[in-house]
Amino acid sequence: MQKNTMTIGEMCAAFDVTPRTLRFYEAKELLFPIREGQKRLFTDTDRARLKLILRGKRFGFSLEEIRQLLDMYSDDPQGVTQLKSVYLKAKERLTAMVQQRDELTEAIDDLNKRIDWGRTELTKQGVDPDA
Amino acid sequence: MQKNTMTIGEMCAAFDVTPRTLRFYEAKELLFPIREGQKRLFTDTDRARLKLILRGKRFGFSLEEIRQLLDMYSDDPQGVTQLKSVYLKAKERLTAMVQQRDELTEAIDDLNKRIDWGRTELTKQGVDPDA
DNA sequence: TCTTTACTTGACGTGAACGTCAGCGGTTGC
DNA sequence: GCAACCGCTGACGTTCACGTCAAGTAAAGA
Repeated sequence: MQKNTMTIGEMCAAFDVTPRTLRFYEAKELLFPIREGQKRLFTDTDRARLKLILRGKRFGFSLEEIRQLLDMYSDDPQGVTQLKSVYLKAKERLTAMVQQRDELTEAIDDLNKRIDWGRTELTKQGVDPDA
Repeated sequence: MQKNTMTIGEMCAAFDVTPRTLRFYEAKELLFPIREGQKRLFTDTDRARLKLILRGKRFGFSLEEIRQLLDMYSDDPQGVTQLKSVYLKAKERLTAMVQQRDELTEAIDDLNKRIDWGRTELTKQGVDPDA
């Protein structure tokens, strides 16, 4: 269960990113591909992390914030003290994310109202909203 | 009902942003403060827009995306054709936002699992997770 | 009147997140 | 044997979203 690695090209195809991006993430210590000679080989751990990275980006997190989040997902936190601090940070993050979701829900409701308004307005003007 | 304006300084205090930011948003046509001589006066419309701008930023939208979103919230869309295109774009945005919320929910669930794991792990090691 | 305070317009600087390009090294197919 | 790829390492360029600094204006207070 050590074998399932991918080249940088395969990674790019799979996740729709550029090589530059993956090398950049490695430089920022978000990914840790192993080396076969010079070449990078990305493990399934890297793939799991990349998935989380891309997800985090869609939520507006910076790469540095994402890096800290990834630490929470890593197993074997060095010692109990480390684990506890990660645990506490995770709880903070969680409440932030829940709040963000609530705000998003609010924004969705707002936009829905605007859409309803637009639809009735269009119908009033004798236009079919969904052509 | 034309009077409720604020200076740039008051705006900064109210929304916790810098003057530079507000001028930048004006340059990018996100805000349209009126002028009294040289000075900017921000209307309640500007305040409503700024609120949406800051909210959009928290969701990871670019200023350009936010500008388009703001157009949807503006009344008096120039003509029916304009209104309809705005209406359609709004519907697209809406589905995107709903999907984003779903992803966020998924991420929240994930993180929750990690937190549970951390708590049991800590308790196992004889540490009180919530000190 | 002088100073302080708030605001203005440029113009340049900055950090994040990459893009792009030059130059080099393996290996794979013909 | 060599061209076509794939990948590598710098190093510099670019866009976004502002920060920072200089120089000027306009009103308000001592």
